[in-house]
Amino acid sequence: MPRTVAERTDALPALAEVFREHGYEGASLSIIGKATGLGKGSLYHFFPGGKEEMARAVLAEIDGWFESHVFAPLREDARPRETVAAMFDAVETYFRSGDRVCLVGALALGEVRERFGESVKSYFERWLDALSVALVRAGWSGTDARALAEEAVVGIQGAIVLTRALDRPDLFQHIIARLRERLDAPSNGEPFGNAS
Amino acid sequence: MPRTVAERTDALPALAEVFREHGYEGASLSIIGKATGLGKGSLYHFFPGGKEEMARAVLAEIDGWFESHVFAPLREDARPRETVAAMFDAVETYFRSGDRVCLVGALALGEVRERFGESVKSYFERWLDALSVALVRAGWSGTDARALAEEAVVGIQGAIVLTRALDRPDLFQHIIARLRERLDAPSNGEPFGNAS
DNA sequence: GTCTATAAAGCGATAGAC
DNA sequence: GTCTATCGCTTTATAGAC
Repeated sequence: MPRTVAERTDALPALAEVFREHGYEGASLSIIGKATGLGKGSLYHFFPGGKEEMARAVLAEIDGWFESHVFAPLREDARPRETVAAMFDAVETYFRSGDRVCLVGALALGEVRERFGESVKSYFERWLDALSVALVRAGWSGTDARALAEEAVVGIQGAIVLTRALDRPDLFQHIIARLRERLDAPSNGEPFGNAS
Repeated sequence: MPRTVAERTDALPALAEVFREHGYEGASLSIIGKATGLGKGSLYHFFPGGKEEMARAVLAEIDGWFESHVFAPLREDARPRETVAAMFDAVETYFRSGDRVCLVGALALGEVRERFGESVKSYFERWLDALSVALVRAGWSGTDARALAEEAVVGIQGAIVLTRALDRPDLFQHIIARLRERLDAPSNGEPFGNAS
């Protein structure tokens, strides 16, 4: 851990954890200062826009990570089954089996929708679109691919809520495992009833 | 709307909406005062424990509503398919097609887990247990009933997150409709792969 | 039971020394 | 780039009049 933070990028991981743990309103500058090891002077040097700019920087970092590690491969890679499997791997690792909150999802539920609404919306839209593309490439119909993509992202977000509520990481892994099976291959039969 | 609030119960609906919209930390006493029409004097008269007591009262009210309108019927009513259908009806109405946040779920994600953790845990445990009981009574195996109950509650919570993120109430209704089908009857075939 | 006034603390943000 | 001191404001909570 560097005593001196050379770039604001270096502060983003700790910053992200603070926002995840305390939410936007609950993340006070004193908590942020302790978590990052930075005084207010340094914080405002790196983030002249204050807390809101810090949150936007964190959101952008999270978005960039998912874009390059998850969304882009789903959209562009020619091996859809591998990238879907890699998506679930990434989700299990990233959210630490539901122990770590999805900040984007938390902001969607939370207090400050209109402030970060556009970023939140774009994140989930691109996730759904990219996953749909991969599923179509894997052989699902467009309609089924959409429905399954929604089911997967909904399942992941819901699993985080329930896992934290019940404090049961095994539940998270169980739900992810079930989603893996269901998205695996269209040849296993029609997914369910009328996917209108 | 009564000018004078006779009991603290009368203030709970407005109070609940404030906590849902702003979260626990974001719900300031001035916002609460405006929403309830009560001054600080009255608020502390009804809730000597301050904001935390207000939130606990709201949680207890929500819990009581679900317990009597949803959980108890699922557990005790002899017509499981009807009570499961009624649960989905209640969910669609109560959460206003995903426009209204589940406060219990939001607290689970949010800032103050250790403060309300026990209430949150109990709420979701009783929901899962009650739904499992009804599904077993409807003919599902114990294992499948558990898995489907988890899937339903996870789906509902995830649907709220995604619906608010994308601002698409139709998505909420679509997901609920799919869950309805899947929980409807075991005679429609095995639910999916290995529900271990 | 409701009000106003007020206390004490914490908040986000700024300024200026170094 | 980091620090301390400080500003102005809002916060939760209390006190006391009515």
